[in-house]
Amino acid sequence: MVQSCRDVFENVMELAKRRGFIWPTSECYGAVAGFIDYGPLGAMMKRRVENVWRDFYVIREGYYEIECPTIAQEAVFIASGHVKGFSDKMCQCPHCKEYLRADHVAEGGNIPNPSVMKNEDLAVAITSCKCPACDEVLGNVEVFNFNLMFSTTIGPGSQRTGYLRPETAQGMFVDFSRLLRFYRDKLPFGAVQIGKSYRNEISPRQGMIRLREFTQAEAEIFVHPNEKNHHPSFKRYAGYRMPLLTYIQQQKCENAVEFSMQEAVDKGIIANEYVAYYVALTHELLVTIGIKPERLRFRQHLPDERAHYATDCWDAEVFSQRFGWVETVGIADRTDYDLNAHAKQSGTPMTVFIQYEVPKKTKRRRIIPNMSVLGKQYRTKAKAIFDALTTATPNSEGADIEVDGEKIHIPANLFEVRDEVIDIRGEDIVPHVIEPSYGIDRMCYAVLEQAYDEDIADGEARTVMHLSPNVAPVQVAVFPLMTRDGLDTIARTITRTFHKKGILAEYDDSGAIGRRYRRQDEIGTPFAITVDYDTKENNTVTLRDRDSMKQVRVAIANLPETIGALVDGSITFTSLNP
RNA sequence: GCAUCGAUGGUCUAGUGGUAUGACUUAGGCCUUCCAAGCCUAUAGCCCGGGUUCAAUUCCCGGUCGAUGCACCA
Repeated sequence: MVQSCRDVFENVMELAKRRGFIWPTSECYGAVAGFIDYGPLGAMMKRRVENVWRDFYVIREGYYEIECPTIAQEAVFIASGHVKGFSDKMCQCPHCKEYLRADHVAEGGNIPNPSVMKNEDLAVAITSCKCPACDEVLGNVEVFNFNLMFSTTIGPGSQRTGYLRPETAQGMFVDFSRLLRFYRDKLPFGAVQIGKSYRNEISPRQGMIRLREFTQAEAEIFVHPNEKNHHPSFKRYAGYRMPLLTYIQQQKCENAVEFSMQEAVDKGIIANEYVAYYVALTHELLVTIGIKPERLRFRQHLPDERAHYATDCWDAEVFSQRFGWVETVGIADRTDYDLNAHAKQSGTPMTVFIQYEVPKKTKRRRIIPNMSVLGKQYRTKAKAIFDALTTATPNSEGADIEVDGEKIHIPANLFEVRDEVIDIRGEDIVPHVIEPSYGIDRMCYAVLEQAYDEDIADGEARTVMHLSPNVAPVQVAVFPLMTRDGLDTIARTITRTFHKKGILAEYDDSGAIGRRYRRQDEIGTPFAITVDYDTKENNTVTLRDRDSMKQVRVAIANLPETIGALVDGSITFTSLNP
């Protein structure tokens, strides 16, 4: 491997820009920080990454995809906590004009609990604090909330406040009742969503890593709280091993230790089977799209680092040569936080009725007042007396109750005490939610950075993207060795055959054959087919492997099947005996 | 958001108070029987706004974007 004196980030972003993977947005007007455009190859690659994700979550796990609006009404985010909790208390230093976190300033001035103070009180409290930037005493400042959500109005006349969603997750929560019906009232079930989310970052940096508009792929898996240690398919990953960096190791500054998922759950390192299952699934998914296992680790959130809703959270972090360990996937146990919050805010119960295997017999005492007598006797008080009686503890004489501070004796003949045994057939429970949340853009960046390589081919430097065939934008290139003697016609026919099979093949007859190979190497096309003079003799072509640059002859008739199998990974190039 | 530095064809770059160098790429042609060969031709550029000046890509100011540091990053 030849190391350039330039940073991999610069090399890969230059290539991405030049070849149409990633562009600065609306460049003709000047780009805007925090937004990017995916060019033709980038959009195709991103779609393929999303489709690998769908293979895992939708097809294999059976969690159907839904699609909700990117704008939602204010109530949704009041319930989710984002209106209140997704903002920072800020102020501006009147001397140096620096924007400061007001609560941080207060902490520096030893003011207790600044985060729970009202803005006005906090403003008063920090008047005597010094600006950490210019060291002047702040004096009178205004404390305001900077909310990371983009806000807008719905309809004319600004009647309703709307927000661009800061995560796709809330869609699955607000649709909970519909989803529950769809899955025929049974736990566990899951729903997923791939889509745009928006956060008005104060200072987005680092290219594709921190965007103001980004694509998330999130799964919300609803599970019985007592069943979190019984994932139905846990066996699949029980023996799956990977390095885990627990919060305890982080506190001791120790390195990650390898565990199997079974061990991790047994030893209480990962909270439950569900979280462990998706930690392992995520590992497999990321490796499938081309992340090298040695540049992948799972890090547990520190207790004070977790979001307001999570009890346990593991981040899949991918190592970037430029940015270090980058959080790419978060797998959180959100408990019943979200469903409770939406149930409370909306007034719609978000529970599942769980039937007992055997109905529970329960003794119950019911007090049935004789209202035909009590009603006439107490008139307007009758309703309150009825309510009080049902919870009273009567004796043989009758019941003593209290209504509006007045003690009333109800004789025993005015009500009936009925002791009965009833069947309790089940209970309403609020499911817990396991949430794997993927940052698609970060995955795409990691894939690009790790694929980038410069090697030496036949004494010449070669730039090659070692993209995994399942995410490479163009799957196969087709070249005629010469643009004559009918070779080009054969090559075009082969290209069309691929297209009919849904394989993205690119025909190219421009320039020397070597140049054409290199062009495809640079955009990560894994395979190239060349039609040569032997083709006319025996109907075979050469199939060239991008990484090894080796070739093997394949019959034209077998091409779509062979390429299809190579792309989906069911065979390898080496198995063709090059 | 503050500070420092930067911005020249698609990419990388030279250079300048009088409209710009070279390479690669791309397109067309010649040649060529498997890894960026050669030859001819063509296309294409001084980030945006204001100021100073006869004249600004160049100097000054402001902005945008990018890199770095600080702050921020549920």
